[in-house]
Amino acid sequence: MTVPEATRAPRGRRPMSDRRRGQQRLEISREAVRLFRAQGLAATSGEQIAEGVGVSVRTLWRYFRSKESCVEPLLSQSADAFVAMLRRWPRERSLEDHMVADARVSAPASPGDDEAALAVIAMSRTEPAFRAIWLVVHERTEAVLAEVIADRLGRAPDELAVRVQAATLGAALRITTEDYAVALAEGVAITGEDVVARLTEAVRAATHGVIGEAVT
Amino acid sequence: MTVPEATRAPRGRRPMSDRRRGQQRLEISREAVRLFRAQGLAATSGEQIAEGVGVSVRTLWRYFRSKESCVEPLLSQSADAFVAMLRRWPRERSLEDHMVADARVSAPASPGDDEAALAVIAMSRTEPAFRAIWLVVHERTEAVLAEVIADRLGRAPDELAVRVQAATLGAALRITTEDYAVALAEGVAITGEDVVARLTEAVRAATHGVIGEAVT
DNA sequence: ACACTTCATGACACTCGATGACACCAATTC
DNA sequence: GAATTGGTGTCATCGAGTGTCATGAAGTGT
Repeated sequence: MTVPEATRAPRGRRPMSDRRRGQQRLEISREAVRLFRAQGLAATSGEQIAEGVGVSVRTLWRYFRSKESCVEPLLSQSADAFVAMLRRWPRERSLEDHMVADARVSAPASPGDDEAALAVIAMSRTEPAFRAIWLVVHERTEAVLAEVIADRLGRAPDELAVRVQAATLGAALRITTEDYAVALAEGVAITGEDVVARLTEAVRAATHGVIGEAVT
Repeated sequence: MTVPEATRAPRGRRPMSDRRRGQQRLEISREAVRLFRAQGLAATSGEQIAEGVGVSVRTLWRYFRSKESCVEPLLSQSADAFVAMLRRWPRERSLEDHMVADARVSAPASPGDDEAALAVIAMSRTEPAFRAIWLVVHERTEAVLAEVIADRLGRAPDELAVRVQAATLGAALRITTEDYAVALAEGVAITGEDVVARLTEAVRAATHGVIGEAVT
């Protein structure tokens, strides 16, 4: 049993806030991806990344456990934005309508970041290390998909059927995203409407219309 | 136009057959996974793996480009066995019946290998490098799924609907496999019938009964 | 039987990603 | 200002992975 101590003010320098730390990681991530896109993964050294950001190499390794994982914050940021969009999906709307409507309201945090993330996804076709990170980041969103689906079907998120539906939907989203990334990398012009249309089609095909429509 | 040369017998020592090379890779894979399970990935060095197999470190790196990828042959072997089972699936049988019947006929190549593969899959929850390899191996089976489904539905394997069904079925299989792997890793006793039952349920949930039943 | 060719493996040196240990500086409390 | 705590830089070192050459095994031609 511990007596509720009067919380003394901490003595020394305060730890970096998670927010600040995340910003720092994101900044490193931007520089790393810039170099990876320009020179490729193998040709980019940790030293270059550190120098580009303006920190020592040792500090770089304190923020990231490997140079490949430097791409993670950028990928996560885009994935989180997508997930947040899904969380705002009202039951009475179809996915297509919601995505179109939502795109008008929510502005992207940093316009170049999404493009950079997609470039990494395109590179992940030939870079196994990138592929590992992308797949893991994407997989984290599957839990959210399960929540969204559970809500729309009126069932529990941990039910096998719901999880399978989430995995299915996730696969459709992943394939669509990768197609988009590749098209972008190859210079094919694609509009926002195209993406929404392809996404809708994939979701419908994957779930037989169980997910994606408005819940009546 | 090339004149059909008399195919002279090749001069020196013949290259190692793919079969032999595959055997060698599999042997290394077994030893690597044994060490990974015992000590973890980080604590296992390439030198240890090489020594355990009885080859030089240099040779190890000729067979595998990274120590993580040493697990690939074991995973592939299990995946291939599963795919082969699916290929033997007669149209007039349900998946459940076929799996039960097939388990009696076909004996596993190496009994410990499947268990080792499942252990790697369980470890892939916390080891991103393993996760990427497992997902890639699994993804390769999706093409076969498409063929099997196309046959049962009487459609072409490259039709969008068939491919999406294959992806869906693949997601169901993956989740079931991972659940099984985790249960095994945690020491929960699971019978073959349990696995078949869960698999059947997952397939039914994923495909809404379109796949899995006997074709009438 | 002997020379010649080709491939697999081992041995050595080397690069570079990554970590541990320690010192230094900045921020904050008493 | 002294004491304390956290972030960062420097140096030494480990270990993964590669380039290169020497050696031996396995084959062919004469």
